Amino acid sequence: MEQYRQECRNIIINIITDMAKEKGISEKELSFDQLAAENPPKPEYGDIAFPLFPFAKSFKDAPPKIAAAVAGKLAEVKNPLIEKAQAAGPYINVTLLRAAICTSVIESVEKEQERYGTNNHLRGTKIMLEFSCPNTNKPLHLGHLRNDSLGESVGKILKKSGAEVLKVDLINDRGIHICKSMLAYQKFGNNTTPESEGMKSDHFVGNYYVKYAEWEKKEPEIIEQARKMLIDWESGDEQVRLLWKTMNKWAIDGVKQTYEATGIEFDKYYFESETYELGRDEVLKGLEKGVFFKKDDGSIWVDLKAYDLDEKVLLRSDGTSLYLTQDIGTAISRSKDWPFERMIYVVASEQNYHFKVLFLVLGMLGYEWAKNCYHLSYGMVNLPEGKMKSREGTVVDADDLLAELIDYAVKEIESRERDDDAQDIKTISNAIALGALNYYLLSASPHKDIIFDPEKSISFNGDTGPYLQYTSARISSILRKYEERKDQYQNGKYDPSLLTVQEEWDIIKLIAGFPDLVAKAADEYNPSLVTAFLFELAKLFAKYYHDNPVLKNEDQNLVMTRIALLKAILPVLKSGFQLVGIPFLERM
RNA sequence: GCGUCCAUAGCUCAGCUGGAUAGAGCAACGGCCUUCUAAGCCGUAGGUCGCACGUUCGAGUCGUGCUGGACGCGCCA
Repeated sequence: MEQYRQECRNIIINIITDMAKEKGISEKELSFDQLAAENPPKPEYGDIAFPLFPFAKSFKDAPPKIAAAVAGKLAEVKNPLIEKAQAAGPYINVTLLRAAICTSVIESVEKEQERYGTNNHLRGTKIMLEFSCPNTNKPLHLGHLRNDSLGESVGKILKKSGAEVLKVDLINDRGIHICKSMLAYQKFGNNTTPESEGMKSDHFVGNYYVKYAEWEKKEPEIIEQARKMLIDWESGDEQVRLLWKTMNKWAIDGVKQTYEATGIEFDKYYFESETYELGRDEVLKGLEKGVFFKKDDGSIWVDLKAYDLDEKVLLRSDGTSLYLTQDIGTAISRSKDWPFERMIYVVASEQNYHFKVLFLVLGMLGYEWAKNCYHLSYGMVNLPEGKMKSREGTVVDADDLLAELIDYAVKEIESRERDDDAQDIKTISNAIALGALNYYLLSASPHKDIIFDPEKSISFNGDTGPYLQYTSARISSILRKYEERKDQYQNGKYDPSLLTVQEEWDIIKLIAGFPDLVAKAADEYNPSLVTAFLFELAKLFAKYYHDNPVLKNEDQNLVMTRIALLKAILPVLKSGFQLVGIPFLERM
């Protein structure tokens, strides 16, 4: 679509330039950079609108008069794109010639199929993308689901825009919080295992973290035991390491099961237990170079007052690492492993300050690429009752939520009594649950806080993933019926001049803009542009096919033409679905 | 106290580089299944775009101030 806009815009620029010459106005006075190509508010106005306010000054004339003059000249221009151009007040509205554009759009989708939307916006750019980053002391919760959903989707959008993407996860497998669940297991575990208890392994570990919290409430002094365990861990105590390995494996295995269930994949895993020492070395090097400074108690600090921030500790007085220390190490080892042109961290907004500091520190250590690091900050996920609080047990567990969604989908399917169409209830309800979840989590702008209402997310009416799946299943159904009765239409021929319904044209224009939209979503790291696009396309189609039969037409040419349109819509939906994690369903 | 972000219909959210009467979905009310899946379609109602100034021919959109909210400012992660 953008190409058509640009072409029309150039024609108008030429006309205005000529008009200015006649009036002896110099070209410098014309503010073409302000000439916008917009969408008219109503379809009857045409397809592209140009407000002419910016030229009022140089022409010393009213915008409506200028518009009328330009429209007059535009009418004389012969262009295969333009059907007509009219002045409406201060605007020039251009109506495009439909048939050629329809054919061109339909042909490019036919050629590219589900690859449609692929663009060269970021061609060849190496982008490392970090997301999820679970702790190994408890299972994933709703907050992780937003993170995972966003990371996975942004990765796909970047790839579709030509980038080379490496998705990495950082397993937070080290620290005092890990020792807490280990301690509780030592005390209460009785050598049970996830297998012996028949429990998903990360939930099993999580239970001991909860048990620890209860325990500490009664006996606050046990925190000392946890601290000692961390020291033992750092010094490599065999027993502690063994228990750590065992429980880590349980936690990670369980998390990976959730990844698989939700369609999350990584190219590479990093473990904090393997990178935190490198961070410490880097900080010490920085100290030698005089970038950082040491306080009397031996702790090492960075002074960020020059950047309007405060001082920040990088290494404890006892020499042990902090969160920031490990992130420094991780970042550096990554740039060595896979030299990237961009590094994106998908992490909640509560860590905005952390990343500001991290990038500054990396820059101070002399790493040029620090300026190419970006914190994709996303808002908190709250519940209708308020904030999720682990202490109050209001944290929504990821696996539980998914199970709840699937359960609801099963009930919905059964209540419809359409088991002929929806044979495999399990697969379909799984797909619906995932579609509902991903669509809900991605349809808000990333940086905004969202309220996750479990009740609403599993409602399948309106602006939801299941609605999109339903619409695409309907298209599939029509195409299936067409294939079955193909013989009846063998005399029909595709004829773009038959695409006269407004919705048909709106659909074509929408589809034409999809590659640009994907590129923009890649620029903004914003999947909600894609979800909004999909909803608009699905809604347009739903309205269209409700009023306009595809197969039930006397005119076989019309049937063939509309089938061609449907064959262009479906791959675009599928393509968009892939980008935002909505499973496509042939039937539902 | 300081910093970052947010504020649009009863609720959840869109609103592209400022441009023609501010848009969806849900909830409410009223229609539409002998017709390609009613998880659908159509219609009605609902808004001083938090408040006040300012910039501009033009502000939901940009700037300043204020109010309200979220998050952060740990030798936690």
